[in-house]
Amino acid sequence: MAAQSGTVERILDTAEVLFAEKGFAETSLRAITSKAGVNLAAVNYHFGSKEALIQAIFERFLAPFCAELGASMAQLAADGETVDLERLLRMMSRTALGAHGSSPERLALFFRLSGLAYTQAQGHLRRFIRERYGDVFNRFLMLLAKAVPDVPPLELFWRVHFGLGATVFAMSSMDSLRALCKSDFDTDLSAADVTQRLLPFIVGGIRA
Amino acid sequence: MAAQSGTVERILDTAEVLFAEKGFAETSLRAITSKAGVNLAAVNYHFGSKEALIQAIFERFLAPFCAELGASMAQLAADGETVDLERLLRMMSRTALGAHGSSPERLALFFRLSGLAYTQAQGHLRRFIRERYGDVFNRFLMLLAKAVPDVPPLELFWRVHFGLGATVFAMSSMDSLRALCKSDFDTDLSAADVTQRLLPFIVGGIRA
DNA sequence: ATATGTTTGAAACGTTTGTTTGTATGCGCC
DNA sequence: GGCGCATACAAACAAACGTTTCAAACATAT
Repeated sequence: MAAQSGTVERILDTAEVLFAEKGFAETSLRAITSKAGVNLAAVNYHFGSKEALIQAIFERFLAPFCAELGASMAQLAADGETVDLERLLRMMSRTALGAHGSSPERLALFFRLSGLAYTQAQGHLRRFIRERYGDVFNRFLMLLAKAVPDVPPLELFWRVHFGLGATVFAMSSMDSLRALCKSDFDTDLSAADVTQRLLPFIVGGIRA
Repeated sequence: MAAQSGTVERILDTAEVLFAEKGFAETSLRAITSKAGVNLAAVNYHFGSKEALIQAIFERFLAPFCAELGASMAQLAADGETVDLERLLRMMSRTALGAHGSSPERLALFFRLSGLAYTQAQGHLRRFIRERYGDVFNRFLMLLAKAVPDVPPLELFWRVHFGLGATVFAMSSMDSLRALCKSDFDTDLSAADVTQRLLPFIVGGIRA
């Protein structure tokens, strides 16, 4: 098995960028393999199908992230601290960022893929993610409910998803928004800057 | 011209539903035309191409909406009232809803299409919308800036887009979220209910 | 060195895609 | 009636798609 010159990783690296740029259906296996410098058949050989390749990309993102998130939450529970909303969201943000080399660009790429997965059909992906990582997210939601006891659970449910939407959307169209921001305000914001501005918005929205 | 039994409208009606359900690339012209009960060639005959069909769908949504929004803003300017943030957003919401038979479901469908247009490639669509309706939206943004003078313009820019993201996302995945809400809380919310909950979130987020 | 199992390579598979073509049909007008 | 025009239709088009095939190349272990 050892011999492989990184074909699998090259496919994953290339595919996640192309998918994020053009969408899943719009990106052909031929575009991926030719840019990655591997044979066309390699995708079906190593992953089985295009669908499975997409799932593999999400798994590579989610596995380390959920592991770290679970650890962070366990530590938080052990400390027995009072859970503050802002601190909780900041922990989530830090964990998400830290799970992949602290690159805001890569985090934005992942959110863009998530946005694609949600808006595009990709029913298989939603099922895949829910089955695989639903528990960790539910645990985080419970922690969140404790942080804002004055917001009724039903209301919180929707506000969390509103906040998630704001995040996904902002990250998805990060590049065009930053370009727009530069042309309208002559201000060049980094991806990290945007993330920092996003947090107060969500906190304000959830607290209402 | 009279003879036509609504071929163009039947194509538009069918296409917007199918596109919203499965995405643009995932929906074939054959699926559209066969479900609409028209000939395959009718799309290329009446619209010129699949791309042009997509643009026509957005135009049918945006044209009456922007017209009404422009009128509402003109009236607001004529009244010379103090512009309140919540009232401004409510006006936008009411206008959007009223522009198409007051059907929250149809509004949700439009937002879902918008979400697709943003996340999916569809660069041509973004350019098309901006060129055609950019002015109206910019005027609305200026009104918004007057409503929250204590939020600096740059900050407002981002918060507006965060709010837009929350809206697009919530509307896009309205159906799945409502199903989730029902299974988790035994509560059956209507699309109008969700919209009502969305507004305070955005107001809270923009005010921070 | 030979055998074994894994990975690559080029080519072809059968489908499906958007689009085009040529013809038929229905209508108003001279 | 006959002409002209807009629409509808079935059929075909070339291109692109995901996937499969099978032989060649490779590494490893005996």
